[in-house]
Amino acid sequence: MQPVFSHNQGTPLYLQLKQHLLGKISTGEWKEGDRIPTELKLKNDLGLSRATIRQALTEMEREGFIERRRGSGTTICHQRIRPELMKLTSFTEDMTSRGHVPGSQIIDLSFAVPPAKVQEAMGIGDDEKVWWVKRLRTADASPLGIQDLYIPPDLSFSPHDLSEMQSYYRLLADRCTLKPAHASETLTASGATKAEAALLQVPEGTPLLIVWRKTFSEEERILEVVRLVYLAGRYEYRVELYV
Amino acid sequence: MQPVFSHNQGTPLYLQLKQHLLGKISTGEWKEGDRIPTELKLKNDLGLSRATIRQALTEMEREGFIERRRGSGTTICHQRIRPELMKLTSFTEDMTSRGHVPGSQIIDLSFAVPPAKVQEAMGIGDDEKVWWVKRLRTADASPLGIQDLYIPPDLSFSPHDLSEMQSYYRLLADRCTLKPAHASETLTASGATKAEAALLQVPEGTPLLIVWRKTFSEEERILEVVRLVYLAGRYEYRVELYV
DNA sequence: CAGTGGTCTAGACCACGCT
DNA sequence: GCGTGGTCTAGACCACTGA
Repeated sequence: MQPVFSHNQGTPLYLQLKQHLLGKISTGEWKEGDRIPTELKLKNDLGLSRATIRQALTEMEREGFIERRRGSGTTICHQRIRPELMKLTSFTEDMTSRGHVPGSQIIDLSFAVPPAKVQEAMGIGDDEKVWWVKRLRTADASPLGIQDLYIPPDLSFSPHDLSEMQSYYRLLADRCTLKPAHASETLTASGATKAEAALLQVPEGTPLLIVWRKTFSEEERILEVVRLVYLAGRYEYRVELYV
Repeated sequence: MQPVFSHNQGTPLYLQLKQHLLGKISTGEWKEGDRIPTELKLKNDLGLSRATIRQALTEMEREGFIERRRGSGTTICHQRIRPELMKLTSFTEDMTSRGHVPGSQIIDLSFAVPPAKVQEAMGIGDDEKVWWVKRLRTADASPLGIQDLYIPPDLSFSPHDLSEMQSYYRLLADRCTLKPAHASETLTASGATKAEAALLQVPEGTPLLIVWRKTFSEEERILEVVRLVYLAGRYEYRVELYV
C-alpha cells in the first residue's frame, strides 16, 4: 500500500515524495546498498510524473542519500548525518530538513572568562566575561556532538532567554534584529577527552571532528564563536569547491 | 547575437548554456546585482525548452552564482573571492602560501583495484584496476600527511610520468589539456592505524583529519579521487561560508 | 494586474549496464 | 535486447512580486 500524495497541502509533491523516501531510509526499511524502485516504477505506483520523481531523487542524490547509475539503477548510500555546508542553517533546521529529530540539552550556562582563542576572535580583554552555553546535541535521541557557544559581550541576553533558547539565530533575529551573513570555520580532529567521552557515551579517545566557527552579520559584526565537537562516525562534513 | 547550442557535441545543452552564462559573469558583462533575462526570454531567444533553461539555472543557483526570486526575477550574486580556489591548487602551492617548505615522497605506485568508495566515485567495475599513487607529504621536513591519489582509467599516464610528477594538476593540464573546475570534499576524523602511525612517526591512534576529495573538469568529467590524511595537530582545514 | 519563478504532466529519444 | 537513468520538449497551472 503506497501513500497518497496530495496537492491540497502546502508541500509540493516532490517534497512529500522526498520525505516519504527519506522515511524509508531512516526507519531502516531501506539499508545501505539496497536498490530502490526505478523511476518508472515509482511513477506508475505513485501516479506522479517522472519529472516530479526525478526532482525528489535529484535532491536526495545531491544531499548524499542515494547514488544513481545510468543503466544500472539507484541505491542507498552509507548514511551519515551531513551539514548543508554552503548554507548557514541552525542545527535544528539542519537536522529537521534531513528527517532527523534534533535534540538539545543544556549542560552548562555560565558567565565566565572564555578561552584565549575566543578572546582573540571577539577582540576582548583577558579578564572580560561572556555568556557561555554548553549543550549536548542529539539526533534521533542519541548523542551526536557537543556545542560550546560563546556570546560577545555587546550582545546581551538574559539567562532566561539563553536557557530557554532553541535556536540562537532565532534569538538574534527576534531580540536584536541581527542575521548571520557569513561564517569562517576551521576543522581539525581530536580524541575524546574523559569529559567528552562521558557526555557522548563513547570510550575515551574516540575520534572526534572539531569545528570552530566564527559567525558575522552583514556589517561584519561578530555574532558568536562556537566550538562544535562531533562523533566522527556519525557526522560527515561536506563541502563543494569551485574554481 | 546569441550563440547556437548544438546536440552534436558530447556536452548536454544545459551544460553548454551554463558555461555560456558563467562566461558572461566571468568576463564582467554581467555584474553583481544585474538582472539576467527571464526564463521565458532565454527560452525564446535560444530556442531551448524551459526545463533545459531551468536545469542550467538551478545548478548555477546551487553553486551560488545567481539568486532566483519568484515574481521578481533572477540576479547575479556577489562574486566572492573563493578561498576554495586555493584548495584546488596543488599541495605545493598551498603549503608555500602558508609559509612552509613543502616536501613529497612517493611511498607506493601501483596499478591495482581501488577501494569500493573509489570504484563508486569513478563508476568502474569491482575488478578494474587504476593507477594509485601513495605519497607522504611533509612540511618543513617533518611528516604532515598521507595522500592516496586514484586516477580514473580513462586518463592514461605512464609510470614514469607518475613517479616524476610534482603536481597532478600540472600533469593533467600538460598531457590531457584538462583543468579541475569543481571538487566535492567530505571530512571526518579517525585515529591513526598502525601503518599510518609508522609513516607519520606518531603513536597509533593519534587523531587524524580525513579528507576525501572528488575533482571534476568543467564538463563534469571525473579527474581524480583522493584520500588525504592529515595530522590533526599540524593541519587545520578552513572554510568560508555564506548565506 | 501582468510578469516572474515554482511546480507538474505526458510524452520522447538517448547512452549506458547488464545478460 | 532490454531496462536503467540522462536529457529534452511542449504545454499547463500556481504563488508570489511589484507597479
